[in-house]
Amino acid sequence: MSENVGRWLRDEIENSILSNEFSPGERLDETVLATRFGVSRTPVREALMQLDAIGLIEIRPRRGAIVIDPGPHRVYEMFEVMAELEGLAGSLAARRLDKASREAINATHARCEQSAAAGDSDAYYYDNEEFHKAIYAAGRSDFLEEQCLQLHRRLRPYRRLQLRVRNRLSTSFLEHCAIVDAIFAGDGDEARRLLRGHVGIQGERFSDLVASMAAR
Amino acid sequence: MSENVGRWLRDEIENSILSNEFSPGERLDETVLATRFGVSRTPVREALMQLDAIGLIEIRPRRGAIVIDPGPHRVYEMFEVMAELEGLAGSLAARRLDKASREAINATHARCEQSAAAGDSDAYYYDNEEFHKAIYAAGRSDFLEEQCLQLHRRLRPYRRLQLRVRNRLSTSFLEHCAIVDAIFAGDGDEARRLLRGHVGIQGERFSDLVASMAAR
DNA sequence: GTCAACAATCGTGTATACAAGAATAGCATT
DNA sequence: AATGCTATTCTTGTATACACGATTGTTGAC
Repeated sequence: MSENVGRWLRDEIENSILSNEFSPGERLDETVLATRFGVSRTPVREALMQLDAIGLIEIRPRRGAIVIDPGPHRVYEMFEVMAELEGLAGSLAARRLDKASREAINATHARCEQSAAAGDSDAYYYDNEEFHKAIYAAGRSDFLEEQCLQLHRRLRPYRRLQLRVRNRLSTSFLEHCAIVDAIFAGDGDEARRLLRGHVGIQGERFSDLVASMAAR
Repeated sequence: MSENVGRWLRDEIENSILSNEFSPGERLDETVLATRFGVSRTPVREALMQLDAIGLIEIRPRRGAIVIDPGPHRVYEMFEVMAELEGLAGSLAARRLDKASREAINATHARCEQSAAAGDSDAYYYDNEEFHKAIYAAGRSDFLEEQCLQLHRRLRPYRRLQLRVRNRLSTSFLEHCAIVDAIFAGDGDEARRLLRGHVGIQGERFSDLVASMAAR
């Protein structure tokens, strides 16, 4: 448990939303949550205010909080922004790469290779996350890294769904290879271009997303 | 006043921070704020939680809330991300431009021209804001628009300082012209490139920023 | 005179109480 | 039977009370 109940509840409820335990559109009753977690309504309300500020739920005055349903189109838009931010991170990483970042990227990249070779989609899911985080960090921009991490977190469930698509695993890893090459070569523009393509959802990948979202 | 005191307080305190009424590093005492606004501590706390989630203040458990001091380097990073997001908005606008957006951009652009010609830096400050907002809207991506507006809001005070720099007004307007041309010509890549340059803080503009921040 | 330990005070964190608006169900009227 | 009005209930919004940790000031020892 975190140092105060409010933050703990925020993380707890956030995870419940991201793991689809609370479905989009569902109403979050303060009293129910309070008894469920064995606390009073006060910290529950504080957690909800924060989630509202982040954009995970919507608090309609006097009418309670509901989990926001992004819908395929908005998720697409979020991936579009994510692609742009990751592209920037990649281009910065290419320019500013130092030894530690280079090793971190190499290490996570190697782990991705293993998971991809093994066809282990769950393992790849985690390793892929670490790989991308290594690139955020290599960009050496604290603000950008924070923005990337936050958006990455919100997109986590959809990312997971995407990996289930046929061949996506090996395709993804091949793209990683090219990205690593560009960054290590110091080619910021190429790294940016490749990352935009890697993260964004173009063409048939959008219908894959819609299908997987509908399947839940 | 908004529909509930918490939101009203959030906006009120947010404005006070952005207008530098509460200086960076300053401690925000819940009781003081409560008496100052004539309410109890409960809505004050809720407002503070939201501001913490947005990133304007930091709440250290059991040790109160302080206004975050971005510092020149972090402000630079924020402009860097802003430039990237605006670049995306511009490229989308170039591709998706419709009649209404075109007219909105033209109208705000014309107002910028007048303020720039008059050398009225305060008027230009407002018109410039509307111009950029018109581009966000023209991109037709709700999520991107929200992100742009949020970051734009946080950077507002620094943007204002920047306009005070010699010749910045006319330079800025000339850049606007090129941006409008690129968007109207449907050249997304060029619009992106120009907006990145227009918004980002390269070269001597960084030292201008540092100087103006120190001058406060 | 400086530093450390202890006590008092102050401020935050949580719970509970109360007020007020929104949803709902029941009754009456058409 | 359907619709509209009213009363009740339920939930949110705000205030207040209480508990606990942090900060600070004072006193004593070296």
